[in-house]
Amino acid sequence: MYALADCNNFYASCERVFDPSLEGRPVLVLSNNDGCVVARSNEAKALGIGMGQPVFEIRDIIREHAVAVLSSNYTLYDDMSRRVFTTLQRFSPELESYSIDEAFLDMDGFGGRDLVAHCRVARATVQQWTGIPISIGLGSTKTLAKLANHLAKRSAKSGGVVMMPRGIEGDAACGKIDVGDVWGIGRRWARTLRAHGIRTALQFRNADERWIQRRLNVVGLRTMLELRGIPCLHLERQPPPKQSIVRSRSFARPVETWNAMDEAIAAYATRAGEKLRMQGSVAGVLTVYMTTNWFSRTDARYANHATIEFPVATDDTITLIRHARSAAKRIWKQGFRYKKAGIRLSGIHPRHHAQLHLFNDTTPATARAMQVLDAINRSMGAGTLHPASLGIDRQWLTRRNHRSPRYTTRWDELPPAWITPDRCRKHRHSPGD
DNA sequence: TCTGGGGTCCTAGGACCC
DNA sequence: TCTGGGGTCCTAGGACCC
Repeated sequence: MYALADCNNFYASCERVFDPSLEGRPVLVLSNNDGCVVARSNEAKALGIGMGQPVFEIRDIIREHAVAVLSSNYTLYDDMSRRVFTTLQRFSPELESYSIDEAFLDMDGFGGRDLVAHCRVARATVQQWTGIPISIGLGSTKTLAKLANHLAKRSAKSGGVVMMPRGIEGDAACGKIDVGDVWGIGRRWARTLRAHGIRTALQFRNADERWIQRRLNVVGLRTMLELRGIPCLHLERQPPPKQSIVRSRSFARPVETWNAMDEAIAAYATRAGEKLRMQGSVAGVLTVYMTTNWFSRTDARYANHATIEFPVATDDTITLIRHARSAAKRIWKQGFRYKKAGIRLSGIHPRHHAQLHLFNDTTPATARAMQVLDAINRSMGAGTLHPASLGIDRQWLTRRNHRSPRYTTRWDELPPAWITPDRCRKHRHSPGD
């Protein structure tokens, strides 16, 4: 048996935990650059605001309904996510963190215990300890747990926990679920299925196996088998190391000079290097890309990418920057207004399996420097120490006009109102606080 | 004026091998 | 007229997820 625990409106809920004035109000959290909606409270959903909708399209709604608008604050969300999962692990230690706001739990080995009751306690505990509301679905496969979670979110009387029913009751439930709401069935496949009369989860589950594999693929087939209660997907306690690492950003303002682009590329290479070292890997291939604004009707369009294969796989930031720069130089064309750029690292493998070069004459002389760099940035905050090539001016920097403080990780960012005498007195003598 | 970021897996087709 | 059989590896593109 699997449980899927899913945080309700996660980013919006995180913001509410630390700013109770957001309670009961429509709340939006925006993408990087404050461009699109990436999270909505229930009140915001009720206003008809769509997921991914550009903010400029809903300016009027925001004004009329006094919608609270926040930039995304991933430092806060990551930390809240960690708290939620840590709490959940008290209720089943076998946990897979599937995304920032979802976790699968293995619910086997609970004997005759009432799992629904157990999950209700889990839900209440997460709410009380972290302030985050969650829903939990239970099913004999991951896909069924997902489906049960879908039901839990929509049923008021479920108390936020639903076990996928079996038999006739299960059929009835599946018959009411749109095939496009099944985990693993996206827009395109849903359209294909509907065109052939398969509109509900029940119809999909009962479809012909060979037909499904032919029209979708084995992934679609697995989804179908999972709906039948045949497990094809298993719990991944340890996330496998990333096979590719991407760092990219849209620019707050168009980038028109090589200097600004160069700084941006160096910054992405730096961040990608950190990610790489964090998982103990080295990368052998680096791709740089840049593009003008695709939405613009007036700007001339240009998009290009360049790939470099390193003689020796590396995790050294300075080396990554050097390669990224030379790749960027190959595709840079003066005269365009660039909107976005990024880099991707691939050819990734564990540092200790790294293939040496036959004529390699470089030694990892900077490995120790990277360790120190990472340690300083970990303890004193990201970006405390960085290569000078990232620049000081940072005109290309992302727009983030409505970001809340990093309440749980950066004391120095808190507004004065937070640091009340009462609070200070309470915490002054508590060790480990 | 204004439109996110970061991933995975599968398949088809081409190039190549004997 | 008529031209085999069995593989691997790589890449681009398309699907999916949050």
